[in-house]
Amino acid sequence: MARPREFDTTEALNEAMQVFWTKGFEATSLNDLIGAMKLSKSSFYDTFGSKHEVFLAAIEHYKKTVTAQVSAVSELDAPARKLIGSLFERAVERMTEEDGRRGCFLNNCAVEVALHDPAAAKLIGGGFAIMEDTFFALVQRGQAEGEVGADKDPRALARYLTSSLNGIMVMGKAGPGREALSDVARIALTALD
Amino acid sequence: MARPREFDTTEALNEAMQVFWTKGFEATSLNDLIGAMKLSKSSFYDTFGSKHEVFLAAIEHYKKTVTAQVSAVSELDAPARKLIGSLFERAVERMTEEDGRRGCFLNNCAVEVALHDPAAAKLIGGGFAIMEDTFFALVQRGQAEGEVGADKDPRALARYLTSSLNGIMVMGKAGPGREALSDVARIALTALD
DNA sequence: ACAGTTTAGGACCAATTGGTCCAATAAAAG
DNA sequence: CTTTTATTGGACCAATTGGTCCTAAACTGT
Repeated sequence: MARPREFDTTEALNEAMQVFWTKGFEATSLNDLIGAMKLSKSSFYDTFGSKHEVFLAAIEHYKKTVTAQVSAVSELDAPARKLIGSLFERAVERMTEEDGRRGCFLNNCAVEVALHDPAAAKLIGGGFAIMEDTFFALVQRGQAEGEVGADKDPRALARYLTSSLNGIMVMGKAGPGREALSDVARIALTALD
Repeated sequence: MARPREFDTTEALNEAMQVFWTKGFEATSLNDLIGAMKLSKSSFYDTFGSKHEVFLAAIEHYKKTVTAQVSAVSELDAPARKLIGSLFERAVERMTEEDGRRGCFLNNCAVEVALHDPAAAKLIGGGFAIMEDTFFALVQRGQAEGEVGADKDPRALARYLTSSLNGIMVMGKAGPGREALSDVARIALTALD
């Protein structure tokens, strides 16, 4: 029965991430995981050690994924301010799609486990830092381009944008209309003026 | 061994809420609950029916609690804008205290269960609506008092404030410095100008 | 003193939890 | 063709899960 497939560790990790993302850490069982990752229980423990280790690895994986996506966006040849706006727009849109209400994985993890899982908390903090740095770079570019108030503290603005984005995704969980979330995003962006 | 104590249902509910608040729904076990609520398993099921029902009741209880607290604040004899500011300040402060990092119970519930638990989602949505309405009233008062831009849409502002407060509490979970959260709060409030 | 009502304790339940271990098997390497 | 190396399914584990149920005991009203 053993058919040694060349199997992709990071693909399995991606699958694990998806499950954790939609169900949360506690609600995800071993069977959920090995089902999604398409490996046997034995291989699971051989390769990854424990549920918790996979969880941490999934967080890391998410960070890589999002970092790649976001840095792709932030290097687009468009005014930084517009890029920031489109990041918010996309968040609003995803939170109003039926299957997008999972929100942000980091976000979910922060809320569910950060308080009791120091190792995870550290990774999550790092993830937020990446978001913050991305916004920081965009804000500075925006200031250079004259579309973001030059008098503002870019670090503080970056923190603010990170927090605002998180806020939208949390609110979105309760399923308000797209209109409500759009209101929030629109006002949030006025802080850049 | 049974010593029929006149026991306070809402007090027990409060205790249950505390546990759910700090551990989350999934991570809270029956034993955790009956321990905190100080009643036996049999009484637990007699009185409350199931873990899930207690959970829903705990959310309701939280709404009542917070509604009371917040409406107390919002009826203080101070400029509305100042009251809004103090609500944010308090959130920042609590998220930087060691034992306050539980954040907002509604918030936590929204993230952990809203996607899979429609009954809870409804209650949570109602909770957010209460927050929104509170801010709505304060914003209108602020506009009447001339400290909040009269040109702004008060409903949109109320939504925005709700979302921002949530954002702060989620970010706070990862344990950034008080400074970072203060930055966020300060900038968030400039939307009122 | 007695009956009725609450409450508690704890036995019991099937299902599931995360986790270990091993024999079987299929591919790769020689 | 044989040995080595991966990988597997599944038996097995103790502990815990949410939940039911019955008996005993303590209080309350009469």
